[in-house]
Amino acid sequence: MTKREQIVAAADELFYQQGFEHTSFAHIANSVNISRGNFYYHFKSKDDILNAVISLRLNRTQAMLEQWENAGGDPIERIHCFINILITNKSKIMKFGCPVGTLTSELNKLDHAALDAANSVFTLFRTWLVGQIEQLDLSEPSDELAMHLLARSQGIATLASAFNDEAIIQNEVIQLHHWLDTQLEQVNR
Amino acid sequence: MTKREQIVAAADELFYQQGFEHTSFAHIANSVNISRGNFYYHFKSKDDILNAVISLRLNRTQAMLEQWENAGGDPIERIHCFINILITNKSKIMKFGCPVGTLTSELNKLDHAALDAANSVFTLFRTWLVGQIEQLDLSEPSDELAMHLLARSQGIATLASAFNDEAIIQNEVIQLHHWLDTQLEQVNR
DNA sequence: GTCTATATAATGATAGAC
DNA sequence: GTCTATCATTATATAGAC
Repeated sequence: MTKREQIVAAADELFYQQGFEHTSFAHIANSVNISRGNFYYHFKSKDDILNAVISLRLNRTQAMLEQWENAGGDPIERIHCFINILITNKSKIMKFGCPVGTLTSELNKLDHAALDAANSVFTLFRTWLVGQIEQLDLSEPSDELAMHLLARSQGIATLASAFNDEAIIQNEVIQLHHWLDTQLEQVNR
Repeated sequence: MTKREQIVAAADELFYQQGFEHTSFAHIANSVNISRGNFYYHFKSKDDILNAVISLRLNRTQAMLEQWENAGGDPIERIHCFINILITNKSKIMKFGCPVGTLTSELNKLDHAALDAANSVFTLFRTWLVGQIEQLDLSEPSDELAMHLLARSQGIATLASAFNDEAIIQNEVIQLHHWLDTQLEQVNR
């Protein structure tokens, strides 16, 4: 892993845990063991690091979706995989919420130029979900169902973090899996 | 309205629109037309203003819930009122998300001492919802249903803000009203 | 590539005049 | 009560030695 990649990885984690604005070069420097001045050899500004972090998250998400695609299951299983992200990342979500939702929320309030880029991670999930749902031939519009899944996930992450509550994730994930099954039953009879 | 109340009102709005950390005394001063130094006659620190803002939001929320209580409807109508906050505050939610969810998320990342106070607004809604649901005598635990309502609302606000999309609010609010009706039907037959 | 030293601007906060 | 002036700190960012 190059020094640049180490910086991006550290920034990715710190932006998630502490927020973008609150995370200073000093924080990142401390995490990667370089001096503050040395950042500007690798990046031209803090915003430049943010863009690299968003790019990393986009690639990571894309890779995850492709992996699900190549795993050989059907669209239904893949959507269940999406829901289960909440279980997989349970500990961190309870501590820091959803990395996508909290970053877009922060950048939105900062009126930051990178907001669109950050939102594109949401769009990636949205488009992917629409693609999966369309293969199921359900009665309701695929985009509405995709947004429903995204909204439910976001709400669960927000409350799990606010109340530091694991039960809400467990309960709501079960409900969400059940909701998906119900959508299928309504068509298959 | 006293000067102190004007400051709190301006801070309340700015913290919502720009975030707590990003909002400086200069921002608030500009909004209330006083000098930066004069803040410290009314408050001893920025955190002190934050506490006053949270207190204002708590009181405002409490008043809203009591108003619903005194309006003379039944618990079902009151829960529908809760859901409809998303419609009432639609424009602001699309721009800035939910004031409760975004503040608790920010303070959580800042590891701020006022996090518990901010979370108490969530708890106020949660406890109130539990109280309403218990009067309905449903099959599932009241707290889980209350958390479900909170989570759905939060998710809708997050996505409406991220995608700047009014349709998602409209669609999801209809779904949420429908979900509530379904919960009632399951018992009343 | 990495460092130290520094420039520059903004912040929260204080002191004291009026 | 409100102001101006100022302090101390922190932040991003730059310059230049090694």
